[in-house]
Amino acid sequence: MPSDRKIIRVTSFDVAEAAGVSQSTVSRALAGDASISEPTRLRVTEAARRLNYQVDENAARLRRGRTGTIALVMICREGQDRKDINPFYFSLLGSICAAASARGYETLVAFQDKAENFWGHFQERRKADGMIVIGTTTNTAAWDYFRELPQGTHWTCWGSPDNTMPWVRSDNLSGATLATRHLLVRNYTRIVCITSATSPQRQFQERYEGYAEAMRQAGHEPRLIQVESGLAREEQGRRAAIALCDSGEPFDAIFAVCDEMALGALKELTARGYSIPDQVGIIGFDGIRAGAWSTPPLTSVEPDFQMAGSLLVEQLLAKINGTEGSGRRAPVKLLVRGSTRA
Amino acid sequence: MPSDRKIIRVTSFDVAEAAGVSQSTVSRALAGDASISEPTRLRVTEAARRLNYQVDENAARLRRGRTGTIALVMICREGQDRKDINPFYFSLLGSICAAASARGYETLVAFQDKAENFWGHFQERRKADGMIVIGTTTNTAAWDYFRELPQGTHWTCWGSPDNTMPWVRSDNLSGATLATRHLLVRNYTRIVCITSATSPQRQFQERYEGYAEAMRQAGHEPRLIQVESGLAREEQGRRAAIALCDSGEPFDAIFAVCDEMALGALKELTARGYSIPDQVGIIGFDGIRAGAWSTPPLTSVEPDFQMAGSLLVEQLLAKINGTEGSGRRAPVKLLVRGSTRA
DNA sequence: TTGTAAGCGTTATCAG
DNA sequence: CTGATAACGCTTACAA
Repeated sequence: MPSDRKIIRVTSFDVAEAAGVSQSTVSRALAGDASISEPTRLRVTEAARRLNYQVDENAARLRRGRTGTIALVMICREGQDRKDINPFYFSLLGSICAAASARGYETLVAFQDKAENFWGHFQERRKADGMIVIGTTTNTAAWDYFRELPQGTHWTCWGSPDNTMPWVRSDNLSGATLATRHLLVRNYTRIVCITSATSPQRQFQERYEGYAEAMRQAGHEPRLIQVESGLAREEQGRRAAIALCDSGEPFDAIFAVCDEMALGALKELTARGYSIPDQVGIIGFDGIRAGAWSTPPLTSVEPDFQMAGSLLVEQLLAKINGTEGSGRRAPVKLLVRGSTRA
Repeated sequence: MPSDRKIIRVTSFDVAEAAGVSQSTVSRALAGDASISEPTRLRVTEAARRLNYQVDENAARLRRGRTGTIALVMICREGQDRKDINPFYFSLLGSICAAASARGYETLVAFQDKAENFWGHFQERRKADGMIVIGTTTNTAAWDYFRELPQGTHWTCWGSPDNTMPWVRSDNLSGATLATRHLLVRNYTRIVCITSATSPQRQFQERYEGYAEAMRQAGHEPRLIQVESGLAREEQGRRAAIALCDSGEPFDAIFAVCDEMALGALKELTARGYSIPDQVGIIGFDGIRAGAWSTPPLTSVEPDFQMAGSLLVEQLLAKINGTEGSGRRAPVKLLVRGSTRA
């Protein structure tokens, strides 16, 4: 049953009249200005409550010049169905909204996938005070677009194809080291890394480097299978597994630089009769929820999503306020499930 | 390399000066007003382009009284990690943003999980022209909150615990019928439905009814396993499977009213050595992407997400404009994967 | 077809 | 501590 209150426009002038004060006093009282005496504030808040007054944000923003809003741009593959977006980015979206909200900001969300959609002028239009860009790095046209935004644009992004733009990332080095050592300790020694070395994804490179370093330290030669570009991540993983089997070279574990590749590989190997985790161990990266549903469930390296969201928002707000950002690396932890030996 | 353009505030007044016309002519020319002559329009647009002019949305909105924004509220379980939100809702979120964008609207996204967060006064604050509410029906406090919003609030929601609020839903009856007949045709006869009959989820009830009706039509008695409340969906599914096995009564197929329950049941049955789909067939509802990763991958009933998003946005805009909404049921289709016999 | 001028509902400055 | 009053940058009658 909807309440019997109705929506009627009430201005600060109405409240002023009701409380017997001036309109500017209402504004100050409601904004928590320290110069207002307690009795007046009480009268004002009471009147505001009674009249069901709410500030008109547009008027407030017009006057203030700030919006209290951040824009969140999700870059998709061109023409991609929204349900096929890597769930990792949805988790990130959720954490960003939460982090923004905790700091008193709203989040304007825009999905962009092709040139007609690319748009980053939220500040000029006074729709937002800054912008966070997340989503697939495979849409290079999109990243090229955002790279070229005018100076003074407050923004940051997750991942980032290169170091010319502001970024926040997972602690990929620690994560890859963690993953590789996890395998080594469990007596997997012929560990192959499935990655996209040609992709403009800096994070993947970092993960490979972490793996390679950990391998060398343990006296093993790193080995790499490159995925084909232009395909969905899971298909890339599946084909990499095929290539690996076809190569004839022995292997007993796979470190895939993202969960979707890992799941694709897992599926292929299972289909070929490999027993996971006994015969082959598999570990992914990103800790997506879907990893819990595979057989066996996927062991992975999971970033602290809440921290990731916070770091992005913190860094953006720092840019907006001209201060120093806090950190750029989201901590990671091992998420041990069933695709590696106990 | 960021462009050498900088962000500097340019007003319509500046453009007017540059184009040698009045400020109101600029506004009209840029808004596409028919009364402006082609030569003037050209001069104006050219000047605007050169000066990199962008309308201040706050000023425009203040004047117009409309925002061109819709609010999207995602209801979560209290304290729930954002990454544990049912991926179904994220897909829906994506489609809603797309549908809104296609109609010239922006989307303001808010995640709400507990009383301190509940907030639906986007219209009064002039932050949005209306609101779409999606997310878990298990958070009854949240739905109670939204049910009580003042009259004149433009809003609609997905699912909806009851019929007192405006809603858009899947075509649950067709979906359940489709699912049940799919099983029957494949010679599964002892089909059990796993559902939450006590939950305030109307959609689940409709799905059960569709199943029961299809069973009766085929001369079979419908059979129902109720899940325990208060748990995550997958755990509910798992426990329902346990209860089913413990009951001792024979069964050869399961129709779960949502994919996450289906996946939980699938996991449990596999662990107990049942062979899926030969011995037991399983079918879910919602077509979540994670269903592709289970072994075997989950057969499901998938709603047309794009349509779902469009219907929600259409209906909301209809309310805003005081016209009639188009439809309330998102069409569904069978998504045949591997958890039912070929 | 274009210009003039009146708001939209705030916040912030400046007196008192 | 509070009240006038001037912006904020646009859209839209109303006039010309």
